[in-house]
Amino acid sequence: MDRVVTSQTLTQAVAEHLRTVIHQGEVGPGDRLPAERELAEQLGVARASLREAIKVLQREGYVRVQRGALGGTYVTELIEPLAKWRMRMRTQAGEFDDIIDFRIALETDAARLAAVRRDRTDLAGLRDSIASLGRVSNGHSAFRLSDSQFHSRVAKTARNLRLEAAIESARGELFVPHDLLPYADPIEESRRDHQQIYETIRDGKPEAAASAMREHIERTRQQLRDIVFGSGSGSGSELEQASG
Amino acid sequence: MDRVVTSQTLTQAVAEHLRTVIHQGEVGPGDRLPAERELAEQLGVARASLREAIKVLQREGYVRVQRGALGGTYVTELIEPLAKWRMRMRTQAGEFDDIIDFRIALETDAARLAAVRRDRTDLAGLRDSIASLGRVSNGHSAFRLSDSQFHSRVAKTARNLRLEAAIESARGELFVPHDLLPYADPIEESRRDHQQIYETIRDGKPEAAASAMREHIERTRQQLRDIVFGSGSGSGSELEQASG
DNA sequence: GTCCAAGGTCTGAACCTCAGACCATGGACT
DNA sequence: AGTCCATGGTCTGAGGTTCAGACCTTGGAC
Repeated sequence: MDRVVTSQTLTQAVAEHLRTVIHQGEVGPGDRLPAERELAEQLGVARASLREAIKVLQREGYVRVQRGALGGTYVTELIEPLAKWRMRMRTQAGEFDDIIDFRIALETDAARLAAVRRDRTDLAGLRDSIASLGRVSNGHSAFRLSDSQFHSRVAKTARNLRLEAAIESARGELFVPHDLLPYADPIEESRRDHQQIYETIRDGKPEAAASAMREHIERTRQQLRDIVFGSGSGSGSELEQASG
Repeated sequence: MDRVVTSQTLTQAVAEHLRTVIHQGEVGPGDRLPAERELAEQLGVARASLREAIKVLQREGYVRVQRGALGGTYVTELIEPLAKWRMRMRTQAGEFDDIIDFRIALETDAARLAAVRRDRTDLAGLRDSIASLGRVSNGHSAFRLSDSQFHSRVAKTARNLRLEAAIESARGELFVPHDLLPYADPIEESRRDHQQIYETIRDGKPEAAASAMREHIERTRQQLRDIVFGSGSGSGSELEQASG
């Protein structure tokens, strides 16, 4: 009988959804979102509401809108949003570890459940995600997409809707273009981790799967920590400039 | 780029909040909620919005509203809501285990973190909750309140806002008046479990704390399963009648 | 120069949310 | 019996949100 209750406008919900889609790499810099009329229908909202959400993302520097024949809503290079995200992680004490620890709680248990509940189809899907991660030779957003897909599939294999939704949401709060990863070969490292998680799930070893997932996310924590708190930006000085 | 986005009206959010408050036993049958004007201010919403939410709860059988000198919003005996909840758990396949498994994921990890991050104040709070659980001799909603409080405190001790919020929300989805617990002495059993969890946290043993919490929730799963799926209702036939 | 898909703008209706005024009820107190 | 008054019940006007749908404008492709 003490807390304050709030709600969210549709516009805010849509903006958040699109932000998550971008953070998770389902669409990346240069990509064009579906036309407004079409996207509005896909999301099940009125065009007006979607447009409001797009204006929000525009102000935040996530997208750029163009009229005319090649018109559409294009994802930017994300320099400004990344700078702001990094600033927020650096400033708000504990925010960064809060998110990572939350992910560990959710995803280790998802891996544990997945090792018990997986079927042939799940395993095939996981193999697919690992394979497509291996195929990504260019340092583009395809890496984040593959990475994201693997984690989503583990979540789905756990057969728990709440867990799946929470994992999706927590992953959407993180946001790091692969280009900034400081390691020599984070893709290969990630691929090895995923392979190991896959094997423990395939072999039906819940505790091993949980451990593997925990170690994987801890490694991610280290990589992200370097990006967020490290002095070097890893990709030049653009980070500090945040052109609008 | 495929899912559907929705939002929630303030009224729905407030109704959900109040439902959670009742489910967790913070207020129980016979209790009176604060006056509308006061509660609206506490929650930070207009009286009109709160009133709408109250109407929803009234229709669902959670509360009964009275005018006049002893007027106010009173929590009912919850017979109808309990019957509906039980029906939902029985009908929607997996819903029940979905919630419990989700709680396990969240709370075992909360216990694990708590064992590392606890300080003197946390430990005192946990001892308090256990003690007040022991003092509850009557079979009233005070049991659920004490129980709820212990779990909340473990969550707080984990020092993770997202984890805490998720645990709160998951616990709010469960809902069982203590009167229906089929065991001879569920309070004593719960007290022992809590005591053990407390000791592992106090001793700084993360893995032991996680195990203890997992076992505790698994025991809860069994008790609730009996109530939800058992043929006997444990407290007479009222369950099946759900007077509106 | 025409075409036309895509963004930009506008309208009217329905609903949500708010602050605040005012009405109706019914035990408690005198 | 009569008054008091906290509490729920009702109403209003303003402002914001959301919707469907019509219509305008832009600018490469052809």
